[in-house]
Amino acid sequence: MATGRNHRPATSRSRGIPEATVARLPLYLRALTALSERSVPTVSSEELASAAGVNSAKLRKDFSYLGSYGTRGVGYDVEYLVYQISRELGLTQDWPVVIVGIGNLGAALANYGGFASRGFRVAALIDADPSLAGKPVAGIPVQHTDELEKIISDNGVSIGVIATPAGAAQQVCDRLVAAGITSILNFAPTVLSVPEGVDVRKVDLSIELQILAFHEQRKAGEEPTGAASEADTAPPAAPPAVAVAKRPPESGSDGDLPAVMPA
Amino acid sequence: MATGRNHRPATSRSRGIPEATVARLPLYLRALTALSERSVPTVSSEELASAAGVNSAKLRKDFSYLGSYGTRGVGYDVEYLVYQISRELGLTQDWPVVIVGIGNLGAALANYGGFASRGFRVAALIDADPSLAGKPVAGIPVQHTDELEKIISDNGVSIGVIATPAGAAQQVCDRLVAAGITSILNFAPTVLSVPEGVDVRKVDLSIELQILAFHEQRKAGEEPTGAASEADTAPPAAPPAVAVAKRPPESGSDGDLPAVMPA
DNA sequence: GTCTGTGAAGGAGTTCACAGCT
DNA sequence: AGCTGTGAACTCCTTCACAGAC
Repeated sequence: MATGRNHRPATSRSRGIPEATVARLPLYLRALTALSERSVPTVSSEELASAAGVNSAKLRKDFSYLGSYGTRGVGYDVEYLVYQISRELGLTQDWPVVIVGIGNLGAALANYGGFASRGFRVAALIDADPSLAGKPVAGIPVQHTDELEKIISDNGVSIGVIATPAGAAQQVCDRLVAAGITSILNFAPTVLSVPEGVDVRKVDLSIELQILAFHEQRKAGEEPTGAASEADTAPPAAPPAVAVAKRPPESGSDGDLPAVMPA
Repeated sequence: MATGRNHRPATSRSRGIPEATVARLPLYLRALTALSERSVPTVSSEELASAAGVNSAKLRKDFSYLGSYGTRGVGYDVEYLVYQISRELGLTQDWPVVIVGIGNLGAALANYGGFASRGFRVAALIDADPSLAGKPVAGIPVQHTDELEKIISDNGVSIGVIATPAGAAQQVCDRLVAAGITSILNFAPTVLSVPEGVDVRKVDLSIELQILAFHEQRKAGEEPTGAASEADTAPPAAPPAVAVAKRPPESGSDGDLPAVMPA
């Protein structure tokens, strides 16, 4: 999963919904929406689970945290569940969102159909490049960073998306938070530090690939050759302390940006 | 985290590295690379942990799975750790990657600097739109979907990135798998079904926002007003079975695409 | 004295398996 | 008979706290 976690330690006594369950609700919602469009009236936990890519026990347990909206011997009413999950996720209200950093990625996000169809509305696009100002992207004119605070308070925005290069992210984050934003979706490959009470979720494209590479590597070393590479079994058990790096230290600047700032 | 999990049930007896640890290795690697560029020779678990956004106990435990490369009383040698983690993740080798679907998102991915700086190399960009064929994106000419199988086998590609609209994703996935791809990073909002042995990781933009909205909603209903909205406390405890949806069923097609296919 | 490495305790999430309702 | 709802077992992950190496 492409996700950085960052949330209250779940210590609060609240008899709330487990994080893992919350993270799956959007999956269920998507599957249910598809069923709804096909006018399917009810689903069993088995059917819905397979459409959402989970197993049915998990799904039933998840729904039990929401209050158990099914009927034994029958299944779940599709429309009713769509409503309940939407409400639980807060999607029955309108969430204005600002996107900061309108490079390729920012533009992709602005064009993303999945936002509008849920409760999200792109309230503004913001970029530091003055030459972008006024240009429409996905039908919305880009505004300059100078306007950031005004845009946020005028529109009552509480969710911000950061799609800037890594170097600008913390600074943008600070301004968003100061302006009143309390939830941030961060696409820049940086760890953002935020005050208590602000939620950050992270999507990091290269991390996901690295995780895939890890598993891919394992596959390669499994069946085919008996000749395991030196890396496969146990690491050089001796803790070498002052050891030297065996590899050219990957010099050259990292250039670790998500998409591009307009050149 | 924006991540769909999908991996072998971890039942295999292997004394392997826990998934949760693998998912953090890229974070450590990023922080270490930054230290390396500043020529910092060693770090303590505390310092590195805070740079990576985790706590130090977790970090030490994680490293203990790799074989404990630190020195008590001192810390970790930065260069050496960079090497060990890179090796563990399989980044000391070259991973050719194809990106299918060159809309805004595909273009953003092609331009993404974080790939090249790790072991990844964009071997080809593929799109179904003939009018895109030959046009360079991020310096790489887009090729037509017809070439997909040939590209993959010619370049020995084992990792594919799907950035097409949802409707095309499963079909593209099937072709990728048939052509020999064994790891897929999926940006399309669909559950892909793949045969045993193929890894899929999912990044879903709208899911992340929905999770934020959930928490945002909670915040709103916490301190400020004592007047809790009807949604806040317990759900309508009665399991209404045949209940009617209380909300207009969000009609209108979902339009659930990630970025755009070239119009 | 400092900081790592790691057993042991604790907590979160998943799966099992069956009781209970329709 | 069929399918949900859920305690209980189990597995995975995190945190604690301190022994051990420098």
